[in-house]
Amino acid sequence: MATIGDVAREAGVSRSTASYALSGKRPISEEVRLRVLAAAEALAYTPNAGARALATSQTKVLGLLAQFHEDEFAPAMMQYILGVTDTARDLGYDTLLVTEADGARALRRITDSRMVDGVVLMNIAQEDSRLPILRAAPQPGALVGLPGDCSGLDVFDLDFEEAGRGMVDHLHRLGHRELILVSQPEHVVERGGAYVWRLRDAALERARQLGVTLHAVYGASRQPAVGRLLNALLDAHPSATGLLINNEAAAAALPSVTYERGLRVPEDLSVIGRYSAEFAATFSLPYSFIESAPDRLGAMAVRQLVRRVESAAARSEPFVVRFISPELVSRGSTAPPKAPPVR
Amino acid sequence: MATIGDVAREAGVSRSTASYALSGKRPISEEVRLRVLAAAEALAYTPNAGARALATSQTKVLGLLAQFHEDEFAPAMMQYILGVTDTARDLGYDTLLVTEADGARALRRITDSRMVDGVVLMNIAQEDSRLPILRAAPQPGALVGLPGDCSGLDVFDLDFEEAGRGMVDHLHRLGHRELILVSQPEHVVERGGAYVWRLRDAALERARQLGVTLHAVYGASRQPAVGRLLNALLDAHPSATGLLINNEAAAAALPSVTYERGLRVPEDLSVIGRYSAEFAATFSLPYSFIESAPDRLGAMAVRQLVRRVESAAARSEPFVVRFISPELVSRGSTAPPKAPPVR
DNA sequence: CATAACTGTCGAACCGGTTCGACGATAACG
DNA sequence: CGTTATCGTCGAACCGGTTCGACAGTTATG
Repeated sequence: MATIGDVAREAGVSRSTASYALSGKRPISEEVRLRVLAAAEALAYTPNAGARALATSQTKVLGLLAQFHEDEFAPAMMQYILGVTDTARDLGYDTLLVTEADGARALRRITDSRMVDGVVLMNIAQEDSRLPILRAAPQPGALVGLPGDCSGLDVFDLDFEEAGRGMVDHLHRLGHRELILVSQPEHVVERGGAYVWRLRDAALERARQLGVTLHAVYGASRQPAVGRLLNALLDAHPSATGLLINNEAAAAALPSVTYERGLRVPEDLSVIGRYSAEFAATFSLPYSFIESAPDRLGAMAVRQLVRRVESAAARSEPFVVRFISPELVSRGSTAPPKAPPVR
Repeated sequence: MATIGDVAREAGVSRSTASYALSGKRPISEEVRLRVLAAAEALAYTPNAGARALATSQTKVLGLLAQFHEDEFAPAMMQYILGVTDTARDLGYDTLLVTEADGARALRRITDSRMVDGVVLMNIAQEDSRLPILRAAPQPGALVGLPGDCSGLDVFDLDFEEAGRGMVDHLHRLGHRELILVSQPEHVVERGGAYVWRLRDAALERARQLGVTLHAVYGASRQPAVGRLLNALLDAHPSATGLLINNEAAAAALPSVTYERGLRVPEDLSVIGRYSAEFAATFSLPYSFIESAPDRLGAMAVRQLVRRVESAAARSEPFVVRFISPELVSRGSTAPPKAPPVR
């Protein structure tokens, strides 16, 4: 494999001249520049990444820490990952994907060893053991997901509070007065998945303000448990006219449940979900939903991260916490309730 | 950040001694060894990955090239990726995930620059433009998927021929004499997805041998097209008693189709799929299926790759093409056909 | 016309590890 | 007791880039 020394020799110049000719960081005569370029081309020269990293302290690699929990919906993760890898590549970076269970140790490994120029963290927990390590690391970091303490980091997330309020508002405007909210399973919450209660608490608060009854429950993550749960809920609250779903598995299971019960959507039951457009397409879900835009979030995180990586000025800017406003994608699964709410 | 020079100074020894004390590659007195270890601990020393890579020509990183096509089923990919990243980590390697559309260029970039010690390729096409590059690369490579030309590479895949034969045999034994096979969409084939016709041609051949009628058709990749297609097929072949599905989207769509048509499985229709257990669980599919074991394939590829990376002897061993034998996971979705086949 | 500024190139140092050869001290050997 | 291994350590070189300072030659400036 050719080194820059080989290129220099082939072009009849010194190593430093070859380097400058290739990088353009100093003026080099047109004639020499072309000779060096030709030599590099002829020898199929590619700089050695390790050597360059050593000399420049830049690896052009970003770390991506993702965690996979058995009980969470793995396919959804793919969208986030693609948002990150594709955007990173556009900006000239490769992506080191780390899925180790012990995220804190993995983070320490890749930052201390200088394998990466920056890190994106996903599956953020309320109290996330990786955050102190990331704050202390020499590389900048960005989070996809909102932790309890955002200090010292750039944070990107869907505005789950607004999503919760939006769902309730929407159905209230149509005349609904009794709703059910199915959240993620309880262990997601126990693990620190704050987005679950952020949406739920905001929805409950808004419902209270509007005088709407809202039954908020934890869901399950798998069939057949989640199907049974949905049936039990509809049995338990026969007068509820609207269903809010912040749980992928429940959304995927709902069509068969309504079908079996002979419920028509939206005539008998209005439904709003919260998931990604990709997810909706994959499962061909017929419900209006609040788009969680995983690819956009991943892309935003990477762009901000790269800004900080590449500019000392950007590195000293104040940290941002940026929420994507929820957008309701209408699929016609909501309508005024059949029986006017006289209660 | 502490370097090995800092550790050496702190321990009062030379840099080389510190290096030997940490690596154990030369005998070092117990006393000095402990001093060095203590110094390293105190300074939170972690070797610089770039410097180590430069000195040893080993990065302890594997490349993983995956391609995402709009019309393929993205969630399934996640399983392969996890199989690779988890196994790599167990063996001491991190994973560089590359999802670039131009896979050949990406492959050249990461191999020429020596960012990785080896490469795993996924989504292998019959004529795959990445293969010549991988063969010429200085790093070893492993494929998950069978290309037209396997020379010079280790290849791992499900035995799709055997899977096709197994499906036909199974239903033939139960007494079925007319079957339908739904494959992936035609453009997957056009793109070089050989596994589609490997399964189909083997199934057709076996059906011919057994005197079974087999209607083999391309499927669609999305709803509602795939649902319409299933309905059209069942309309067109009312006497068919068994359905073989080599198409994730079709498998996911089938329950609602049978439900709407009032078909009972297996009483009115026997069904066998080909997908992963994880997929079956996610969509809670009630069908017997041939397990495609993506995580196992990813793990096998990585293990072989690492063997070649780490041992010169292994590097000169002959290349392997290894097929996982299909395993039928029974979910009770097949039974003898209702009307005995008198035709 | 002397001086300053600029242009284009080179040599040397550096990034942070690993590894080879040498060397003094100690132990084993005949 | 002299010779040879062995042990433990050090200095130096190397991996393959980048970058700083110097310098010769040319052009602009006062």
